[in-house]
Amino acid sequence: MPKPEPRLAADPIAEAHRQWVEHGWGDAADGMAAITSLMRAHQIALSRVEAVLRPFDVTFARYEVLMLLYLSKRRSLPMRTIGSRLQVHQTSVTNAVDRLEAAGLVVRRAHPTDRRATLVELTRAGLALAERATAALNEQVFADPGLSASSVGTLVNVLRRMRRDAGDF
Amino acid sequence: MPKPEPRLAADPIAEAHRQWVEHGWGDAADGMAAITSLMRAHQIALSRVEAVLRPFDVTFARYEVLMLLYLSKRRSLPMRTIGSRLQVHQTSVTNAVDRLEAAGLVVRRAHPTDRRATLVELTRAGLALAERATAALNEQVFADPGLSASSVGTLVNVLRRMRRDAGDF
DNA sequence: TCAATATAGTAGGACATCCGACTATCTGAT
DNA sequence: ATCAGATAGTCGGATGTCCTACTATATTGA
Repeated sequence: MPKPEPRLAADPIAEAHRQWVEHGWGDAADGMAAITSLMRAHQIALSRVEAVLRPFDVTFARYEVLMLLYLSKRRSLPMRTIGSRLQVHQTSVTNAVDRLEAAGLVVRRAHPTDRRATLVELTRAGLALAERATAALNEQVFADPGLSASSVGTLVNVLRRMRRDAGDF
Repeated sequence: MPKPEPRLAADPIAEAHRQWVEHGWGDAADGMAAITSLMRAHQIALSRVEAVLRPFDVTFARYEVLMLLYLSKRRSLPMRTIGSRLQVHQTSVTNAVDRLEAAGLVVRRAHPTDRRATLVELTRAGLALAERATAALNEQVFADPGLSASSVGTLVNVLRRMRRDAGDF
């Protein structure tokens, strides 16, 4: 006799929402579900992206740095600018650039006019890797992000306001 | 004369989308924007949540474990179940429970019938903290998650399908 | 009954993120 | 011109997540 298919539990977030209401927290239940959904969706998306990037020996954090440089006019930016654009702490930039530099994908250069600052410049290898990794990501994740085309648009619109309210732009 | 307000840059994700199209990656631009928006929105939400939880000396990861126990019938669950419900790796559960136990919020107990398994049980202190932290989160974050009520619903619906496709339920 | 396989947890390591502290350098106000 | 305050980066530490072992215990099938 075949083992009975393991019955998948109900949507855990819907379940949590129900419990929130039961506990008298109904006015916060929707918000809890929204935030929790965001956390889980992020985890899913990050996992897919990291899987595609793994063969290139870069993480998404480092890929983002590479692309920021790739898309910049001079293929070079100050550390500080990288942190601001990516909305991460300076020390995270230091960490990412350390690893990218060790892999030969970027180099640190002196800033011509501000001796406090450090410019990060994409190397030829970094440029090549940025292009190949982007091709892979575009094909394997971004072209089909796991949402319908209309949902993609809706999601971006909803989150744009959240980002604006948080001061991103 | 007041220092001129620092001109906020344009939406960085819209900017990235434009560059994607320029580089001939138009078919992946929307997906890139969606995934990137998700990453940033997660960062914003997590930051707000952690700020509220900090006074309670728990992180969101540990709070989730506490609430899972709090909402369970016996206020106790096997480690493995916690990992499955929260969709995180076993070792992450070990880590969170280690810290919760050190703080006196949970205790590990022997499983009555399976000697491989360990039950995690909420202590009285853990229960009290779960309630106080939830009250704070409900009031300060979930009741006003930074989105309109309709956006909240839309977001949850869009992400539900993404989670279902990923095999969450 | 017993060996092969599966499952529960833990240990150690790699990464990423944030925070606070510290150095070097730049800017602006007196 | 100087000195106080702001800014750029780095360092060390705490935390979370995942991965790969490795141990102990259950389950299953011959």
